[in-house]
Amino acid sequence: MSDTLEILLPDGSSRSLPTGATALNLAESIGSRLAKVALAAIVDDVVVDLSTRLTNGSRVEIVVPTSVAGLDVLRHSTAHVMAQAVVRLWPGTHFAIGPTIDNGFYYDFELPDDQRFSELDLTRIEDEMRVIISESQPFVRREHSMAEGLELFGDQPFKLEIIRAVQAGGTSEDTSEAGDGTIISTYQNTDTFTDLCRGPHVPTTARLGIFKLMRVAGAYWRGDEKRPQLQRIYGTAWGTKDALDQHLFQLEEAERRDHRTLGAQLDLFSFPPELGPGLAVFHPRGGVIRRVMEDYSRKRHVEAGYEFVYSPHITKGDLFETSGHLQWFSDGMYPPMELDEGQRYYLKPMNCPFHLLIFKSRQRSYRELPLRMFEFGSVYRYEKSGVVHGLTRVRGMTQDDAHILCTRDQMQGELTSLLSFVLEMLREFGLDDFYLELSTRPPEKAVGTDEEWSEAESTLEAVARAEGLELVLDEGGGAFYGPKISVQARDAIGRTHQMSTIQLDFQLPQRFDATYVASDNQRTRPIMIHRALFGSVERFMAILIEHYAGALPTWLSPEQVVIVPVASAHADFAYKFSDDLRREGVRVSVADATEPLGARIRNAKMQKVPYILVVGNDDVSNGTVGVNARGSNDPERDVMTLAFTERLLAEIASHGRPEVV
RNA sequence: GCCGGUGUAGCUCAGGGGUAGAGCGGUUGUUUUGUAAACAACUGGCCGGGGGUUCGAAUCCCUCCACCGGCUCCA
Repeated sequence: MSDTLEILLPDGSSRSLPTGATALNLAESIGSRLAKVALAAIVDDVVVDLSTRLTNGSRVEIVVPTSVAGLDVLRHSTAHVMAQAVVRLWPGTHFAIGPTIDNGFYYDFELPDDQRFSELDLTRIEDEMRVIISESQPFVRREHSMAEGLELFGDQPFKLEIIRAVQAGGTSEDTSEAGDGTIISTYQNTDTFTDLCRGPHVPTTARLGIFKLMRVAGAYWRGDEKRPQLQRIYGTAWGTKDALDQHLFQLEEAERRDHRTLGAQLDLFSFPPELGPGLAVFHPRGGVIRRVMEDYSRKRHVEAGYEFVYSPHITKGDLFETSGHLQWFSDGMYPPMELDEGQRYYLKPMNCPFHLLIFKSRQRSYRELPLRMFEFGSVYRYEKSGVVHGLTRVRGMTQDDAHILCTRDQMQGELTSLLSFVLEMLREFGLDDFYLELSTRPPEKAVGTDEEWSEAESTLEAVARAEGLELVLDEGGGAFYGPKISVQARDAIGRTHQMSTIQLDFQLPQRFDATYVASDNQRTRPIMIHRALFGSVERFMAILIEHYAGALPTWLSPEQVVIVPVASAHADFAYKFSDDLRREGVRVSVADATEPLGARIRNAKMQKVPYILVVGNDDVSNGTVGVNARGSNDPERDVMTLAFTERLLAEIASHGRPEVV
């Protein structure tokens, strides 16, 4: 055996090290500063501890805190430090799992004697973590047999369960906690604290410290609501102080955009306690936004060949027996009211069965297909009490729901044009950063044959691929009657929202025995496509409000122009121009001179009105306005009224926003 | 539904066993203003609901409700 190793570095160079050298030795040989910040190493594409001995010819990259791999390692190690801190503060704690998540980590605990964490405990735990970090504890990796592992964690029931699960084959979640199935690995920090973990970890706790514990929450063991509920602590951790601050700033930014806050500030909607959770009323200003959204949607759907249908909010239960909804989702439906000698009536949670009945109301010919039925259908779902959330998760909502019945031959073409229709509409609302998700057959909860499912799935996949957007697989995420494509949109601050869904359904037409007469004179089963573009109108509005931070594009703004006369003497001119604008369909008001100019401008700015027009002596004499556009601190003077009107109408027509000069 | 937190005026919040407060808002009057807060007076509350402890409860205890953050769920 030679006494040197050749190691390939990411920049293409190579470096010789003595046999037996570790990744840390490599980092040291490259530079002492690198060695000081090094967290782990990537050896032939696998992230490993710095203590790993290198082998000749390996490609090695030293992992630093600012890289994706580095963040993952330091978050994971920080989670272990948190576990140790909790165990120190609450001896006898059972600790469960502590993975990394986007932007941070969590760890699940069961405190002794049914104790609970409070928010105040977070500071105590943080302080204890900082002590552990200042102790520069090493992370010492060891490997054990299964039997040793069971022995080592004899007093940790959750760890024992994980080890036994790994022994039995295990899920990827288990193996990431423990090891690969024949051996398990542990990391020891001190004589009294060892955790089961696959690793890798930072070499010493001294590498950590840029973190913050965020919140405490309940979480079911293994995500199963029938199993014990543990106490979960969430934290965030970063490679630099700046990155942490940036992340905290992002959270504040998200809070600033919260549609619930903006909805109250801008007087758009509210949730009167008298109505019950998850039931919203739209105020006049919110009503404008909603009406404009719906009107635009109607116009586009008419152009795209949809026909408009209507259905009642309540129906006998038979309908949902036939559709299968009662079987799968009765928990999520409002309980029935019994009428007419035991007849059970339900509020509708879905529109599709109604549309099928419309299809079935008479014999259908292939010449009528594809038949596209659209409805703004209000549905009611009894969401569990803990899940309602602003307009995004409500108990009463309106779907922009459509069902397309078509032949098997038409299916692919129909889906293709549908997908581009959907994306084009979303772009008109200012969302333009998309990816697609394909949700496939749910394992336990599906009707239909394997052939039907695989045909549906492969058709959807082909359509999604043809669109050329990024496609992500969501295994088992489909509905019980068919797979779906969902359009995911990234908003202005990088969050993703599930927007439109397109579902392919061979089942409901069968369950309802829907048929059409084909060109060969045979009764034939149609294919059904379910699709919602906004999803729910309420939720879509919420997403738009957050995307634009309340400053909606001019065409959607509840109030588009406020005219502010400098003094009462200019009121006539202001009202005259507001009449002109209103005749052009502009939503405009005049702020009379009862308050100082600055106050009236401030009020309009706080309402995020796109244009504030100030009119004074010069304007009255010259037929001009002073234009204060939203987002600008530098108003334009002496703009001719006609020029402003043209510019405004063009902006509204193009779905634009005020151009800040 | 489960875990934790929070409920005081329309809004944002202070007060923590002894007569319920501020700012903003609203109303009225005065002010007539060139680009983000004029001045004054007035108005505002079963301190989330119910029960209990106490001579006395916004304050302490129990319970219900609502909201907030998560978990589970999401046709």
